[in-house]
Amino acid sequence: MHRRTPPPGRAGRPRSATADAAILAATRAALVELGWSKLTLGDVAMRAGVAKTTLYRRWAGKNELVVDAVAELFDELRVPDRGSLAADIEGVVLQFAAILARPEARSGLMAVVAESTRDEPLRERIRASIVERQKRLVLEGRARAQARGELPPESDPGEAARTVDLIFDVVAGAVVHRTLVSAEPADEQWVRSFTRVLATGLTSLAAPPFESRTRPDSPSGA
Amino acid sequence: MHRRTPPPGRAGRPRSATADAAILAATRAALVELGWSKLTLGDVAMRAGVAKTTLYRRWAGKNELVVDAVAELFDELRVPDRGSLAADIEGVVLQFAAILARPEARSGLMAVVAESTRDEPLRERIRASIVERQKRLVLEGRARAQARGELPPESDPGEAARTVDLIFDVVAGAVVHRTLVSAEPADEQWVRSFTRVLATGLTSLAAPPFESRTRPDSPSGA
DNA sequence: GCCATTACGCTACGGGTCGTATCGAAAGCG
DNA sequence: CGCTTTCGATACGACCCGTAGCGTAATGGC
Repeated sequence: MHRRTPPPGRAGRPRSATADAAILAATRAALVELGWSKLTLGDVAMRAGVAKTTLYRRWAGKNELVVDAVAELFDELRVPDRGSLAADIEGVVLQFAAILARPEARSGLMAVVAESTRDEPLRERIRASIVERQKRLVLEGRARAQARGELPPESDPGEAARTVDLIFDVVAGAVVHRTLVSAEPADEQWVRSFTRVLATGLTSLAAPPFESRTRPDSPSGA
Repeated sequence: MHRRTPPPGRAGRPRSATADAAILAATRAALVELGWSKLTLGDVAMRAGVAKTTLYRRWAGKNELVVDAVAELFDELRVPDRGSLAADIEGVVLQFAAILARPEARSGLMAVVAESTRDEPLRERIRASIVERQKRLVLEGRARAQARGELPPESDPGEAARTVDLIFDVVAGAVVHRTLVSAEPADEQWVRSFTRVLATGLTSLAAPPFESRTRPDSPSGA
């Protein structure tokens, strides 16, 4: 979880797990009060009641610290079984939107993503601790929809993986853009409209073999 | 365009327009070489060949400067008339993806968006100089689709505005998430898959009273 | 229980950036 | 030609960074 991990089996005084939690909580509090740019590690250390040097022993810098602090916000994400693909998507999107409505997530998430464009290890860190967890939800929802018969079972595994990636980018991207760029809440009305478009597009494309979609008078299909 | 605008009608030495272009170009160059976090205004001034004080006379700070520098990248966006809604969306998305593939856009755009979560004037600045320009493309593409008969003419203007906002968040959000978070190129294959899902979802939802194009066995009336 | 080992709190430090103030020179406008 | 405003240059205090050094606290091995 941390960037600077001590060799685990060794002897000596162990690292305080209490300090870890205090530091991450203090980081989120500082994100709320100060935002990303004005957040300083010295301030975080003071809030957490630890020395600044302790912070540098565990994290390489501001980026890594904030990634860990924000990642914990996404722990609560679950896929509620609401009986249909559309309803399931609605549930997940609403949870995702609720997290992004919190100021500590808004301030921190996009900032570290921006930093990650020039820092490959940081990007991998974000992928492993935040993105991958979200993508698992898409896989779970897809499996349920297949079990219900709303989506066909995966034929080509490569094609299936690409589809999951596509859905993930569409869902997460739309919610993020709505809340952070358009700066309007992803409330129930919006989520319902969005879900309807996405679910319709997915099922309409996946259900027919491909050709019968555009031309009702196609000779080859029947 | 600038944050600190001099009273335009007054006398005295006018501001150098050459310096403006040089500063914005230098900002983009610094974004490519250094990224957002390591970009310093002193460095930009040196690259542009102007004094640091000149920079502060025109822009309030790093945020506003980078917004203007990045906004110019989106000037080239156009809606190519390719004959169908799906093809038009594909064209716009490909252009958008091409811009986001440039490092100066990747580094700068998300950073200022992150900053804007705690800076309302900055958010308004981004909206006016970047987002609004993009949204006009959606309106243009929508009008063409209506003229072709692919989309019904707008019935409720409020509902139409909400739909445009939704489409915009989905398109821009998906491309941004694909290129910056998933860090994979929005190439032609991806854009085609994405466009197919979106266009299908839109037409299938908007068109039911039009033609029965989705389900050949659909009972046409009720 | 003693000792090696590691983490911790604290302080101090050089280095860098920030944003501003100041001043003399330059460039338009009437 | 005077008035006005910008420009370049320099200097400045303030802040934060990231690390080093040191004495102390907490473990595990023996």
